[in-house]
Amino acid sequence: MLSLKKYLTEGLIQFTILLSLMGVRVDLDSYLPSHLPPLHEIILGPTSAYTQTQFHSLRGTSDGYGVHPKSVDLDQFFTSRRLLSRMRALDRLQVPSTELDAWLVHREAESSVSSAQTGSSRSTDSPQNLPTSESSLRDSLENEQGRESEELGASAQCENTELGKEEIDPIDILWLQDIDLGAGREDFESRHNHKDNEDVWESLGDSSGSENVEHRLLVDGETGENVPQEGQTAMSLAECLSLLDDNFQFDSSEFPAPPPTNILDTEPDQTGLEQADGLLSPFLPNIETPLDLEEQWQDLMSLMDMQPMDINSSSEDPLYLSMDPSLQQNEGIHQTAFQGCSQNMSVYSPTMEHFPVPDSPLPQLSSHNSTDLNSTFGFTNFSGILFPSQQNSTANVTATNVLQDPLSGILDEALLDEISLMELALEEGFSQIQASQLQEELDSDSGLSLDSHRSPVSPSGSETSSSSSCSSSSSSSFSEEGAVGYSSDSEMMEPEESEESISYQPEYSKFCRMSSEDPSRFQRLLFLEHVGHNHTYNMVPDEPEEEQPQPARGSSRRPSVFLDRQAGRDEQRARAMKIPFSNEKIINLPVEEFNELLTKYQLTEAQLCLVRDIRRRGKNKMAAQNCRKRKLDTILNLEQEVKRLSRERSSQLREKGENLRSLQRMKQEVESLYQEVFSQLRDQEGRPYSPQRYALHYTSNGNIVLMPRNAEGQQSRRSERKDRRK
DNA sequence: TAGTTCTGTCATAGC
DNA sequence: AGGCTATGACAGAAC
Repeated sequence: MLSLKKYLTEGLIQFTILLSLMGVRVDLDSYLPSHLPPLHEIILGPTSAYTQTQFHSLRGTSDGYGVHPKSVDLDQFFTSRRLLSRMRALDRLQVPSTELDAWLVHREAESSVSSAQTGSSRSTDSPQNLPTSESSLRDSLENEQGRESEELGASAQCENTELGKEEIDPIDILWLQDIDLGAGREDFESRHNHKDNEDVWESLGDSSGSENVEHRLLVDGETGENVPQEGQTAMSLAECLSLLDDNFQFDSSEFPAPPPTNILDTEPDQTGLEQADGLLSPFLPNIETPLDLEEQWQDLMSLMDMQPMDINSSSEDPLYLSMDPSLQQNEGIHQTAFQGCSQNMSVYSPTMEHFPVPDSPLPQLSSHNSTDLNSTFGFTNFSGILFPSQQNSTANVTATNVLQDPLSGILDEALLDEISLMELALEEGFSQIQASQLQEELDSDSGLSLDSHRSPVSPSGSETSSSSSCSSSSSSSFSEEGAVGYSSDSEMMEPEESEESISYQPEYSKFCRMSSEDPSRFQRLLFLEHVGHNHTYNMVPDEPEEEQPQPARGSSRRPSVFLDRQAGRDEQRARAMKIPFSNEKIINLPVEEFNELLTKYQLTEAQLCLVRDIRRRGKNKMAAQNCRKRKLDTILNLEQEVKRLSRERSSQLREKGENLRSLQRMKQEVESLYQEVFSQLRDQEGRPYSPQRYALHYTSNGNIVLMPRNAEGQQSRRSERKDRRK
């Protein structure tokens, strides 16, 4: 067996990998003698994990969704995600094309599953285009255990269009991040379940950590012919060889590493998916009707909400499709689109230094006298754009230093405002925390305003409704409507009262445990705060409460011990005093009915006192519980309000930054205009005015006058005096 | 064993 | 004025 294994691993497997890179799957088991076990069992043993599974079956395990925060698997998960992101980034850096590749990622799970992989819009990477870091990725890929399959499956949305690829890939990343956060999982699933019937490939893998775990397959970009097809048989090696010769020129040096102890087959009929996932090759005749595949593709395109590109729908040869030069020609378009996309994505990038000056071919020149601000805010020197010819003028260099004086007169107010704003910004740490705030805002803005998610049932409202229902309910119905929050020991009850009490205990239990009993449940409520609070403190549950598993404390204390303890004292007292009715009635009956009840029985003074005490304590107990819950809600509301205000503050800070930029831009424009006007002024002899001696000034009537600087100083002093007199 | 949390109870104010 | 609710404060039990 070992010799056979060695033989296979050094020969057939390597070749199989090559085939798999082309999208050809070979069932090596069919070439083994019938008496031998399946190939994967030969190599990996009967417990190999090469069982195909559906993506959603991995949910909660391999994708980290269900990984416990303290689980050691989490490190692996994040590492895998990081490596996967690198891998995908590397992939995107490749020359894009319109073809579909399938990433075959081995999944080695305890449940003996192997992942399937979906097609994705990737460059038609020949093996030499594989990232050089592939070897570094292999380990992570092997450890991904199919997680990559699911993640990579996200990118399958953007098949066959580069625009879609470049747009959707980040979206997928965000989706995956959302999933990391435990949100939107169903959305993610549904998002990808639309293509359950496509691009599912049996994975190749090597549990021994060897190479070539990552494979790329040429997949029909139009019809997605790598859809698993039922009943499809393995391709013969000879056919594969012929196809290899016909279509590809493989450089064996591009696969220098020895083939891993790899295996490509899965055990048939282990899962339902396997049954539907037969061997498939894009080279094989399409078993499904082209119409079906085209429908699938169109469905996919409609799901992607993209305009189908130039697709040769009549092509049945995926290889032909993948090499369709018409599709290749789209690369330029896609690259252009990608550039536009990338520009759009940097709308508020801190590195954005270009104001929307359209198509300005002028070089960016250093700004004069505002470089500090520019460096602070990353502003563009618009004067350089507006007056590039003057930037390098020596005269202007000297002039600008002087010309700031008149400008300061013009811009004093604005400058002061700006400085004050800058100071404010610095005091508030604006420049430092802006990014984090914006990030937070971006994160939080994805949802709705938490402030608006208050429960429609206010605490006071619930209280009112509760009390009104209490007071208005009849004695026969109080236990159903308003008598929430109290139960009593039923040991001494009369049969009907015992039933009443027993039926009431779950309500009491729910009431008492509604939000404050179990911290973990409460945390979940916090997490789902935006969904809505449960303010129905006194509301009877609509349906009988099932026996919910209580965490440690609740399970140990409730219902028996806790209820005994809670209901014990007054119940015992009532029992001792032979009170002939239940404590629920004592507590929850309206006053009139309660008094009527008292008149029915001849009670002693001590009994009457005890009954009134029980009623008082019982009501107070409920009131205390409501009060505490209300207090808790108040705290939660305040917390949400704080968050909302924080977001609002971030938004205002951002707006302030934008205003600062606008102000700076206008200031620079004014500077440039000033220079232009001043430089064009000539005296009577046709000579330019010296900026050291003259300056432009605005007058009160809106005119601009040229004034000598000494006169300017005198005028400014005069104005100062006037201001003082005022 | 000390600290924390939860719950019941009391006192009191207000409606 | 009595009843009810809300709430701060306290104590006991459980963890």
